[in-house]
This record gives sequence, structure tokens and C-alpha cells, in this order.
Amino acid sequence: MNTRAPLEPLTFSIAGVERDTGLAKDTLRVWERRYGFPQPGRDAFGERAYGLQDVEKLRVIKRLLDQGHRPGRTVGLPIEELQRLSQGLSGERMRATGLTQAGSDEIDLGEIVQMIKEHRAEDLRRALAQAAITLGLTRFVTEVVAPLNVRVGEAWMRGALEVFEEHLYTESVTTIIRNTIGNVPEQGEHSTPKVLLTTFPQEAHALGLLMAQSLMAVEGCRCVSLGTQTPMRDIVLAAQAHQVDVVALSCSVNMNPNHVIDGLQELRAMLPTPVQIWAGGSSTALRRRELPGVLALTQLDDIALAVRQWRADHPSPTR
Amino acid sequence: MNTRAPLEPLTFSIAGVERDTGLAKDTLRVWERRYGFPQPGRDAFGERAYGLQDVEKLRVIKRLLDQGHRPGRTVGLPIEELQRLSQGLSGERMRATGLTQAGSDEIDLGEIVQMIKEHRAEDLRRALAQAAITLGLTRFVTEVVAPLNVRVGEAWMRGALEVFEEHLYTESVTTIIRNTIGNVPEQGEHSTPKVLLTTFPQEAHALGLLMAQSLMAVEGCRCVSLGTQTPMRDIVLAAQAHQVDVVALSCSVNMNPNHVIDGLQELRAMLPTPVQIWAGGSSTALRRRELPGVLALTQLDDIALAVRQWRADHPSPTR
DNA sequence: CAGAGCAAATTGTCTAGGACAATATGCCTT
DNA sequence: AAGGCATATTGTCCTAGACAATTTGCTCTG
Repeated sequence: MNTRAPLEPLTFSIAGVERDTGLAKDTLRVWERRYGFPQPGRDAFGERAYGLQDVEKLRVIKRLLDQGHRPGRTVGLPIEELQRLSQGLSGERMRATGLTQAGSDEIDLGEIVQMIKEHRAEDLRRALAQAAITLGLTRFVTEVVAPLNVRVGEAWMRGALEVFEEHLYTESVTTIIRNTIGNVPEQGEHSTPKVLLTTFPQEAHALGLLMAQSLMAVEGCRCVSLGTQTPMRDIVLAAQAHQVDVVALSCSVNMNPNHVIDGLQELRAMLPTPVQIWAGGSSTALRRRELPGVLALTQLDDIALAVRQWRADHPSPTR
Repeated sequence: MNTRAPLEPLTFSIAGVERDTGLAKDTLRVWERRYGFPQPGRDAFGERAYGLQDVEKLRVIKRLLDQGHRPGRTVGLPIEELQRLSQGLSGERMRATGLTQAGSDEIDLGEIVQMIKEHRAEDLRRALAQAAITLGLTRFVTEVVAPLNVRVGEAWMRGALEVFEEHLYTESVTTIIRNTIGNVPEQGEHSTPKVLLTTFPQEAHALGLLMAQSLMAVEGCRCVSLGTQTPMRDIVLAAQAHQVDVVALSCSVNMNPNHVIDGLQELRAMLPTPVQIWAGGSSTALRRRELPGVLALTQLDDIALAVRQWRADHPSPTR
């Protein structure tokens, strides 16, 4: 009925693994059948009990799959081999996409990561606030928060960061961005485009949404945010009620790529044609192939471009 | 491999229904087996195809379940009966809990509810911001937000408010409170008590936590918020890392009362004695019986009292 | 009459292996 | 090289049974 959470989670239930890795229960069972991995033990009730090592290996596999590897060639490989693949590819990718540990020249990101690890909450908040003021909201989000997210995410994957440390980071950044958005002058009733921001029901990650909102606010959009996890039906109802020009969805890596694609297509079918759909975030589904009627914004910079393109296509009639 | 989303979604796949209703696939199948509802047709491939009416009825059922109804007595009932139940319960509860429509004398809460229903997003934000400035943060939270939450909750129970309308309300209030907290002068490094704020993993409701944080900030506490859903283990680690005096938990009605009690007791056992535990929110568990070593704050006003009591018990040694 | 204790009913999630459509891969031909 | 086609891969759906966790309803007791 529920997942027994022992004080020391030596084992995970299949539901727990689904939560932690994003791999569906059916998938986990079929991998076990086909590839012989993972091969969880059984608890007193005959139910699968995954070890910590299994879960970690599954996380590595998940990342490789997201990068284009195939299950048949990765699941079943020893962990060292996977890490080699992971290393090789990430170096590859970094050079290919130019994703070096880039970031602002003016702000020392390493110093900020250090503050997180040393639990200097007040210093962290001050440093972030300082950076936001110095750089302005757009550069703060693109040059500080985005690369920090990458670093924090990687540290968390490596196990170098505790959950509560990541929570504090997220909360601090959220506070700073929200405060700074508050200082952006409010848009007039007739400025365009009007954008509805939210995430799908499976997506609980609020920070990406907030980052998108901040960039749009700076660009002069009228933003209506519903927060995270809005049911499909309500996204459609809200778009109609608020008469928005664009529906913007944030999809993080944690989401199942198939769910992202299905969701976007279903949404496209339910929304009237003039309403555009913009999908952003780090979900691999957005990089895979183009979806008709959906604009994929794979980088933060794309947001400003999309806004300008929209304005070029929709010249204001009365001014 | 994925669910075919027809252009006219006359039917939904089981995955689509899971997305739209939040009911797990396993649950949908077992309901069909046990209660004979829903009884979806089959598509060309022998897979379940749910009709639009089924999905709508399932949504109503889901809402009733969230309000405490039991599946055996709701699933299988005709739709009219369900709607009658939906109407009836909210009146019942209102009288039972004595939740009269109290609120600020100076702010017209009915007007604000009206704005939510009419989707006047900008007006809503303005009215809330206005109220926050006029009344100050403490009175805004206790006299405007708290009673509004009750009204919005009631309306939602009655089905008079759509999910997206509730989302917009929550998002708007969050924005205003966070902006206003930003204006509270920061506390010095030695002000006390230092409070860690968060919620248990099952509790996703962020607004109650934010309200508590705002009242504590006004009272001059040093607040460290981890946001919602921190694992038990990390609450303990964070309390130690940040050397807090108090751990404050927010528990809404949505939480299972037994989980609340178990969680609090477990936490009490893991935290050192000098660290106090304050538990607030509308969870019924807090009203039931006293827990040793846990301070239950059943009303918002209790927060200020608790802070003052703490200070009386812990006279500042160096000043 | 409130509360404690216990049996019975309810309910969500797990189990097993089989099936198959959608996609990706490999090979052959031009 | 580029296009077309057979084959392999892979995620999700299917059925039906089982059972632990919780809730409900009853009875006994102070």
C-alpha cells in the first residue's frame, strides 16, 4: 500500500526507484527479464528490494539513454564501463555544444558552490542578490543561475551534495529571482504577447519555470503563471479564460520524454491554432525531433528570440 | 510505444486518463474489475479507450476521494448522485468546523474572490499588493490570506472553482508574500531564534510554509527555509548543519494524520533535545492530542506567541 | 456514554509472463 | 552516398491473482 521507508534506506521499493530514476515500473521489470539487470533482492513480502548501488547504476544508465544510448547496449554493462561511456560522452558533448563550465566572468561560481557546501545561508543569499543587482536579471539568470544549476545537478548526481543542500540552493535562488522580477515594471494591458506559464502534472520542478518567466518579463511579455503541475484540461481552460497568445511549458530532465511528447501533442490538439505552444527546459524530448505546432526552446537565449519573432509575426494593429 | 493522440480525442488511452485524473493505471483497472466502472471500450488493438464522459466522472470521483469519501461508496454511483454528494458535503463541513467567513474589515474579500473567478489576473495582483501595503505583512497574512484560503478551499470543494483558478490564486499570493518578505530588514547574525522551515516529503503545499515564514521574519527570527518535501533524514542533517534552535513543519489537511504523528515523533527522536519542534497548519493530527516534545501551533497567532515564549525561556547571554 | 480492543471489509499496489505497435538499426540495391 | 526494406529493439499494455495497510463496525469495559 505504501513504500516502507526505513530509517536507513538500505533498499528501495519499485515505486521508490521509479520516483528516484524516472524509469517506469513496467520498464524496470522488463529490463530485469530481458537483460538480467537490475536483479533486486526480495523483501519479507516477496516484493523487489533494490539496493542503493542498483539505483545509482540505474541513474547513470538513465542519463546515457537520455543522451542517445540504447538500453540493449548499456543495461547489463558493468558500472565501470558505464562511467567510461558517461565520461567520454560528456567530454564529447561539452566540446560539441560548447558547454564548458562557462558562466559569468564577473561572478565566482565556485565560491557560490562553496557557500552551499558550507551552509553559509546568509552569505549565499547575499552573494546571489549582489550578482542579480550587478548583472541585471537576464544576465543573472543566464550566466549565474543556469550554470549553477548544472554544477549543483552534477554534484548531486555524484553524491557530493545532500538533498537539503540542494533544497537550500533552490529556495535561495527562487527568492532572489522572485524579488527581482517584482522590480521589473509591470506591463500595460495591451503589451504582447500574453503568455501562460506552467508545467505538466508530472513536472514538479519550479525553478525552470521561474527562470523562463523572468526572462519573458524582462522582454516585456504579460506573464500569467499558474505555478507547477497543472492538469492538461486546466491548461486549456486557463488559456481560454485569460485569452493568452502563447502557452509556455517547462519540462525538466526528470520527465519521461514520451510523456512530454504525448502531452505536447495532446495539448496542441486541444488548443486553438492561433495560440502558440512554447516548450522549454532540459528534457531530451525537445531535442529529439520537431513536433508540429510546438516551438522547442532548448536554450534560455531562445526565449528572447521567440518573443521577438512572435512580435515580428504579429504587428500591433492599433499602434 | 506511445499513446496515439487522435486529433479529436473522442477517446483516451489509459495513460491519458492517468495524466488527466491523477488516478494510477493499476487503480483504474482494479476499479473496472471491482466496481464495474469505468467500463471503457476497446480500440482496434484491444486496448482500453475511455470516453470523455468517463473521464469527467472520474475527475468528480477523484475530488470526492480527496475530500474523504471512499471508493466503494462513490465509484459506481450515477453522476447525478455524485454531484449531489459534492454539493452536500461542503455545507456540512462549514457548519461543523464553524468556519464563518471572517476576515479583515478593511479589505473586501468577496471582491477578491470575484476577481479570481473572473480571471482578472492583473487586478488580483494589484488588490493583493495594495492590501499587503495597507495592512502590513502580519495583518495581510492573518486577516486576508488565511480567510481567503478558506474561501478558496470551500469553493474548490463545491466544484465552484476550477483547478487553474486556484493555481492562479496561490501563485499570486505567493508572489506578493515573497516580495513583501524581501522588504523585511534582514536579521543580524546573532538574532534568535534561528528557525529551519520545511515540510515532510508527503506535503507539497508551499503556501502554508511561506505564511509561517513571513510571520516569523516579522517577529525577527532568522529563517532558513528548505522549501517543501524534505526527506526526514535531511531535516535532521540540515538542523545540525545550520545549528538551528527550532525546526518548524507545516502540515496541511491533505496529509494523512497518522503520517504526521509518526513523522513528528520520529523527528523528535532524531533531533537533539535543545532543538524545539514547532508543527503548524490545518492538519487534524495537531488538534487531536498533544505530542511530547512537539509544540503544536494550531493558529497563525500562535507563531508570534511561540517566538516570544522561546525568547523568554532563552535570555540572550551576551547582551 | 466515551474509549479501548479486535474482527472484518476495503483498497492500492505488487506479482507474473505474454503480446504488440512504434521506432531504430542493418543490409542491400541503385 | 542515398533510398528502400527486413529485422531487432523497446516501452507500454494486457490478464488475473495476491496481500499488507488502513478503515469501519462491532463489542466489551470502566
